[in-house]
Amino acid sequence: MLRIEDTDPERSTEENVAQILDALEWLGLDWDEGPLSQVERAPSHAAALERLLESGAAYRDAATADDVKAWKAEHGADRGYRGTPSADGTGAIRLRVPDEGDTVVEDLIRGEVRFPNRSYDDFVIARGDGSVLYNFAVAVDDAEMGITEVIRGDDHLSNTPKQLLVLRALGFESPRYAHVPLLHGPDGKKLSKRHGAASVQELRDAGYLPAAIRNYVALLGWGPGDDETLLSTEELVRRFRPEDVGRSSAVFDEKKLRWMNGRYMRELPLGEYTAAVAAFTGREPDEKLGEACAIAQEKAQTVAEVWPLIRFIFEEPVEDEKAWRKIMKNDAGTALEAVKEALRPLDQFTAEAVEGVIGPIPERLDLKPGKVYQPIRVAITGTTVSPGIFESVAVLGKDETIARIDAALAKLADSPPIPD
RNA sequence: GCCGCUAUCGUCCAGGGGUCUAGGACGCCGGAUUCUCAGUCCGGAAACCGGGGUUCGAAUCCCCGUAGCGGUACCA
Repeated sequence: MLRIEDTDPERSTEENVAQILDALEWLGLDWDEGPLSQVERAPSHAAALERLLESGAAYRDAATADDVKAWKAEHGADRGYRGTPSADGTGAIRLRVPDEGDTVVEDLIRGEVRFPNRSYDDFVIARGDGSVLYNFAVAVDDAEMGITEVIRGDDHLSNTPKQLLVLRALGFESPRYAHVPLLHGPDGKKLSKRHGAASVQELRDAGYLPAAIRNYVALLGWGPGDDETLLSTEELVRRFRPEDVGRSSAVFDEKKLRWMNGRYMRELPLGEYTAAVAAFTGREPDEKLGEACAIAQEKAQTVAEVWPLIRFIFEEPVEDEKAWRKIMKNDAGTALEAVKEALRPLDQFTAEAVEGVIGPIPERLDLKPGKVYQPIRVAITGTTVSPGIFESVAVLGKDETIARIDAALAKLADSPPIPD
């Protein structure tokens, strides 16, 4: 059963839930749909509160934050606040915390963690108006929903004794806990919590594949024991054990995710690859897109990087004066003429055929290969970067390639090449 | 301040008393692949937070310190 705990207080519960479920679905993570815990779910909370008040396990206390501070100044900083029931029955509701002993959390990852009761305040479980607070609400909900395992961020470890105390006071059994280390950004700042789902959205927008994200994230705070890095989701599921999770927080390293994503991209069957690119760009996954993807697959690290590499097949060459000036000089015109003439008689316009006729040109003209290939690249794409030149020409097609070379030649005639 | 957690290359993960002259991955640097970029292949630099113990022996166990993080709300 999924319970969404860390939500963005700026948004409504519905928005939070929708965003998180959406992220989970995209990531391909299963969850059992069940009731979601909400602090607003008052009825059973009120009943539990009543029980606690009646048994004396909790009491109303009118003390303000300043009063608590003053109390501590008097009794010592390591001493938890102990209040006195207000005479008029007003004020926040506090749970009585024992003075002796420890509340121990049996954590699957951290082992036995002891918290001295005397240093915990009689903490507030409900406001003066009766609305309940988080540590009370989760504890009651866990019990009522029959939660048996709680896996959550490390930042809740020191909240756990409070929840345990509530559970105990109510006579409920406690779930088993596993507190996993938090994730930090490269800047060292916390990256999880309210940015958790937003981050998934960002990774999705950046063109990462769900499978790569699953693999990468699994390796944060956990290792398979041997030195395997690329693990299929099946393998992850088989080998992952919560008790093997490390205890220290990890820094999210996008460089490594990029590398890993590239590996997954290259291993994707062309059909799936094309579908991913289609979904990302909002195009139809037709045959042309498939051909384009085929020549870009070895080069892109993310889905987002594919389109810039193949857009020249679908759109006019981009305007890039810098690239033009860098490449279109000296013998570029001569080379382009030769290429055009070599291409013209071709019937079978495949990458192999194109290579067959263009390949010998550098030697014939006594030019370095780059002096021939780069002008072609700039002529058909407008840029100096593209998939392999023979493949690019082949997929663009004979007529379009020649038309673009002609256009380049015309522009060259207007503004003659600058010699080095 | 108090309570708690954590501490191995820049980053992630191994190693949990001798096999550690500390292993793998990303990144970085160098070389190769003489069409760009990317990819791929080969090579290299790079770490046990500090101090005390325990022990024949400590990266590994204990203590102290330091640092980082979390909690300390009538937030979640």
